[in-house]
Amino acid sequence: MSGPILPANGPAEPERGDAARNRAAILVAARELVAQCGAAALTMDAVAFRAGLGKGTVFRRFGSRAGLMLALLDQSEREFQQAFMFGPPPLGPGAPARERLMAFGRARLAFMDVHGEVERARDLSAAIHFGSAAARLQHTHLEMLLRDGGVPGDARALAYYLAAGFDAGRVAFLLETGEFTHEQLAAGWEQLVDNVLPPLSE
Amino acid sequence: MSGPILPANGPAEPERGDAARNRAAILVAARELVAQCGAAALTMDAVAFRAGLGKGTVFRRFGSRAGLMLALLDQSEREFQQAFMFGPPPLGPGAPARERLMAFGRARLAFMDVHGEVERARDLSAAIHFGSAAARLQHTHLEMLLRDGGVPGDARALAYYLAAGFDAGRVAFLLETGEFTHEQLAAGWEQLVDNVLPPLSE
DNA sequence: AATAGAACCGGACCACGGTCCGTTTATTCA
DNA sequence: TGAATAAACGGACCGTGGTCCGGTTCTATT
Repeated sequence: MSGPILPANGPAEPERGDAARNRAAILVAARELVAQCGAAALTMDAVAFRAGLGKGTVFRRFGSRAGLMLALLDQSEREFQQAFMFGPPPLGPGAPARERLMAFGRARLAFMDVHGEVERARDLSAAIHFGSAAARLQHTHLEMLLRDGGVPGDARALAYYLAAGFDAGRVAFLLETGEFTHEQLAAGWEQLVDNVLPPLSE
Repeated sequence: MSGPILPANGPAEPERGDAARNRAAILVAARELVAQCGAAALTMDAVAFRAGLGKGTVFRRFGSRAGLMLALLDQSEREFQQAFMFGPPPLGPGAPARERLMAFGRARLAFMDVHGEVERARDLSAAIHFGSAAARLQHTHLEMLLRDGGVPGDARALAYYLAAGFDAGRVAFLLETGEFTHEQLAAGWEQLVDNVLPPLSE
C-alpha cells in the first residue's frame, strides 16, 4: 500500500545498460506489433523475434504478457493521470467535485475508446489488473472527489463501486453488442454521480 | 436478446443418450476435482481422464474451459436467481425496492464467498462472462428494482454501473489483499443504494 | 588491465487450452 | 433385424504463455 503515486515506465532500481536497451527494444517491438496486428493477436514469441531477442529475455523484463501490456499502457495512463490530477478543469482541480466526477467518467470512457484494446489484453492476473498503481490512483481520486462533494459515510467503499463501472472488458462488451452506446454510458455515469452526491445546497 | 429466463443446465435440443451420459460424467468429474484441488488448478485433461473420456469430448460438450465452469456454476446460480425472483422478502418480492436492493447486495456478496472461486475461474471470454444469462438476469433485476424505487432517468444504465461492482475477480482481490472486508463492501453497497434512490417520501 | 561475480541472455522445454479428423456408436427406418 | 445416417468419440497435434539453467556479458574493484 505504498510506492510512487505515478507508476514509472522503468523498474525501481536501475538496470544494467544492456538490460535497459533491451527493455526499450521490446517495448518498441511490441508497440509496432500492436499497431500492425492488434493487441489481442500479439504473441510473446513474435515480440521476442521482432526485438531480436530470446523469449526468456522478454519474460525476464516484463514478467508476463499482462505485465508487458501494462507497460505499454503505462505512458497513456500517465497522461490521463496528469490530466485529472493537474490538468485544467473540469477534469483537473479548480471545478466543484460534482463537475469533476462527471468529467472523469466521460474522460475515462473516451480513454477506453482509444486504449481499451490493450487494456483488455492484459487479462486475468488480478494482482496486476486491479492492483496496478493506475487503478489505485483512480480509486483514490474518486474517493477524494466523493468526500469533497460531501458524500456521507464510507467514501472509500463507494469509490470502489463507482470505479468498478470502468472495466475495459465490460465496457467493450456492451458497446460491441450494441447494448449500450458510448453516450448512454456517459450519461448514465453523470446521473449516477448526480444521485450519489447530496443535493446542492444553493 | 431472447431465450429462456433461467439458463438450463442442459443443451437446448436433446442429445443422444451417450452424449447426455458423458455430459453428466464430465460434470461429476469436474466437481470432484474442484472440491479436491480448487477451481484454479482444474485442467481439461484431468477432467477428461477422470471422466474416462477423451479431451475432445469434453470440449465438444462444453466448448471451452470457461463453458465448463459456467455449467458448474449454473446450478448454484439458479438457486440464487430463484431466491431473488421468487423467494421470501426482503430478497424476493414483497418488500420495498430499497430493501430488496440492499438485500441483493448482501446476498450476492455471500454468494461470491462460496462460489467465487469457480466464478473467477471462467476467465476472459467476455461473451461468456458478461453475456451469460445469469448476468443479464441480474442486470434486468437491478434495473427493475431501481425503476421500482423511483429512480429518475435511465435505470438501465444505472443498473449497469451497480452490477459492475459484483465482479468476482475484483471482489476477491480486495478481500484477499485486506483492502476491504466483506462487511465494508456490504455496507458500502447499502449506502450506494441509499444514495442512488430518491429519498423516501413518508 | 585483469579478475571476480553478479546480472543477463537465449532457446530448449513444459503444461495447458483448443482443434481436427478418422473411427466408433447410437438411432431411425425399412 | 439389418442397413443407412448422423452424431459422438478419442487422442494425436498445434500454438502460446511461462520456466529453467548453462553460457555469456557487463560492471566494480584492485
